Amino acid sequence: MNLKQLAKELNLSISTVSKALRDSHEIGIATKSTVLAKAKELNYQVNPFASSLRKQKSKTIAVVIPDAANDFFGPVINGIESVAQEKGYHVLIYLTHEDMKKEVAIIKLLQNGRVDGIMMSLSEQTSDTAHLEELSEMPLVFFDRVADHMDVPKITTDDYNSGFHATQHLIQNGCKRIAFLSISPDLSISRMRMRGYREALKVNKIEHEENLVLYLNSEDEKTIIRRLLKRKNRPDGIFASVEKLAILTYEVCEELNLRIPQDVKVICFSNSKTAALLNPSLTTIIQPAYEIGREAATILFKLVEKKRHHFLQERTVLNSTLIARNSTKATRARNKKYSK
Amino acid sequence: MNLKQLAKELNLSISTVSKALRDSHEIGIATKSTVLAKAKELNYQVNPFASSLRKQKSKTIAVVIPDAANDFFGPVINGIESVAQEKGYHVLIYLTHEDMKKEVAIIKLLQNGRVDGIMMSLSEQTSDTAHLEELSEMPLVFFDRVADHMDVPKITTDDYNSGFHATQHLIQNGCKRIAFLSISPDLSISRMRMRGYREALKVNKIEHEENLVLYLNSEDEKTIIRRLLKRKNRPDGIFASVEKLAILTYEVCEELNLRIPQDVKVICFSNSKTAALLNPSLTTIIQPAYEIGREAATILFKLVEKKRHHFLQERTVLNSTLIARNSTKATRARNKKYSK
DNA sequence: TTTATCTACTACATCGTTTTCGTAGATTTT
DNA sequence: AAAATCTACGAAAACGATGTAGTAGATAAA
Repeated sequence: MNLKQLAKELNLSISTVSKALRDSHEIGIATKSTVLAKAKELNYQVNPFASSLRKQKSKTIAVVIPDAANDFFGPVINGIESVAQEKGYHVLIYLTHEDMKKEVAIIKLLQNGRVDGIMMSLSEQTSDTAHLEELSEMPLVFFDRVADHMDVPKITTDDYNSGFHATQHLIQNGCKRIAFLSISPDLSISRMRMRGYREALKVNKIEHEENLVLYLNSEDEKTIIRRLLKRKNRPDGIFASVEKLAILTYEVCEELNLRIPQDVKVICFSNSKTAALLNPSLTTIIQPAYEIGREAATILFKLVEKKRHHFLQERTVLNSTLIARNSTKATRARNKKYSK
Repeated sequence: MNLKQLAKELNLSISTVSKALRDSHEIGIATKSTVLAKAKELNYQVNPFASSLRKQKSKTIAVVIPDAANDFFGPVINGIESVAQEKGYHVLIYLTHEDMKKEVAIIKLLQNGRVDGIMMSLSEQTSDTAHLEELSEMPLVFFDRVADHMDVPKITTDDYNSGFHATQHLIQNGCKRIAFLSISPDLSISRMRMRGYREALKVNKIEHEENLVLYLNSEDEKTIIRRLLKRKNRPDGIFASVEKLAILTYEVCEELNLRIPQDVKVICFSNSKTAALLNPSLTTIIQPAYEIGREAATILFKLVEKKRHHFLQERTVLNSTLIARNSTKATRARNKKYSK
């Protein structure tokens, strides 16, 4: 069912029907209502491709993220989709699987006008952003893992503060040697959290040891954590920048008979719904993932609809929440127990 | 950059350029290579809307699911997207948020040709499927939460068997009164798992008690679970059909000072990565979510591309895996302890 | 009455590709 | 040499919706 058929049914011209459907002032009120009625009766729907071709806009946005099976990105998608649904937009999803080559390919694909705007979170491999600079005309919004130097809106959490407080929390509960685990030194979130970590060490007059900072981007993450916890002077606190690394830490601790929190305290960024039920319950920094999605989408739609142009340098920072649980509980006994 | 401009640059006709780009035999080999070179140089990309309009296909599929922030649907999205990326398809995502009205609206939206096919998992509210029957011409594939009576391909796990084995597992570990918790009696997964549950009771000559079967689709799920576990003759085993309900059960048990597994054993369908680290570690039935996504996408693309119609009744069943952990461990002492 | 202004509609070009149909010129077949 | 067949390209008609530029006919202003 298209305009032509509908027009024939109504003995009207195509233009009249088209205008009636979009409630143009050029069309008489009587005509409008008959057109509307007939359109509903015949279940007419605008052909999106014809419309997009003519209007040069797609009513579609792209979400480019590393992974969908993730306690952070899942709710972000929910947030984005909920705003898109309200606004009548469609959401295309593309996954980089943390692979920069895929990210580049996806961005290239998106240059042909298929979408009106892009929201993205960088892959952990993404070191340079040449592929993104080429998008000059395309509305673009970053969230969480942002490219700091680019002049586009960014929605993040207060990673520096969170990194600071997480470290501070470990120190206050008795940690002296705190390891920082993250996935890639190139990521904005790693850098900011790391700076917060170092600042907290500095404020507390704890010397910063380079070999307590580990970036695990290979497949043998577990081996590296195992090696870390087997060191003679192993850390008494682990600050994991992503949930996955905290879970691995738990597994390794069990394997090595290290007790959490007595031997090692663990804190991490996590949106896991089961953090409170872990053994021991895990102290987490929760990011407002759903709200990040909504906020990022809202800003993108403003850009797309050209309501305002001075969004370009805007940076929106939402607050994370530290929830203290047993994995970082202060322990009285200085029961130093090394792996045997 | 479009065909017209490209043709002018090359002093060729639009048709020639178009054909050259898609490697038509009508075009001379020399011409082809100059066209290709120029296209690359000027970064020409086919306009997707013009192409879709003309060819009447979109190279896009829709994924309609209840929720993205979910340990099952997350990996499913990964699976679908990976196949789509291989095949050069685009993936639109729509969330029903378990709301049938939204599901109906989304399906209606998708009738205008925006996508070449739909993959979906029903919302828990979805009782009738009139909105889906109207899609007669549109390739459609169900996964996990399927509409049994519809003649379209369905990809599921062996829910009946899993329900049977889960129940059997509880019985073998000493449970006498097993509650079955699920979200909606309308869902295929609920029905199949429930049948497996009843069959296991029957085989083990345990009487089936209607009031041990609870469908929690309201917001006060926790209250209902609390009430269940406060009953005089409360169940000694809980079989939760979805992860969320097991987590709530854990929370309620902690609240009521009920010990898992001594007082209540818990098993559930879950793809949580932290199941092994819970306190106690949670016995789960893991569904091969990523593979379900890949399989469903693969079948949908066959439908979309080959126009093969004998896929229509195909049902693909993948195996789930039961991983026994401490939450269902047999306990010797008949230490009956009621909440006070 | 003449002219200007509205009202309600239609014709048509356009968006960028794809594809069918043609055709000039070269080559092969009879 | 005439006829048939190829080769390599171009013209033009879709695909369906939108918006500009008209235009009858009615009403209002001069």
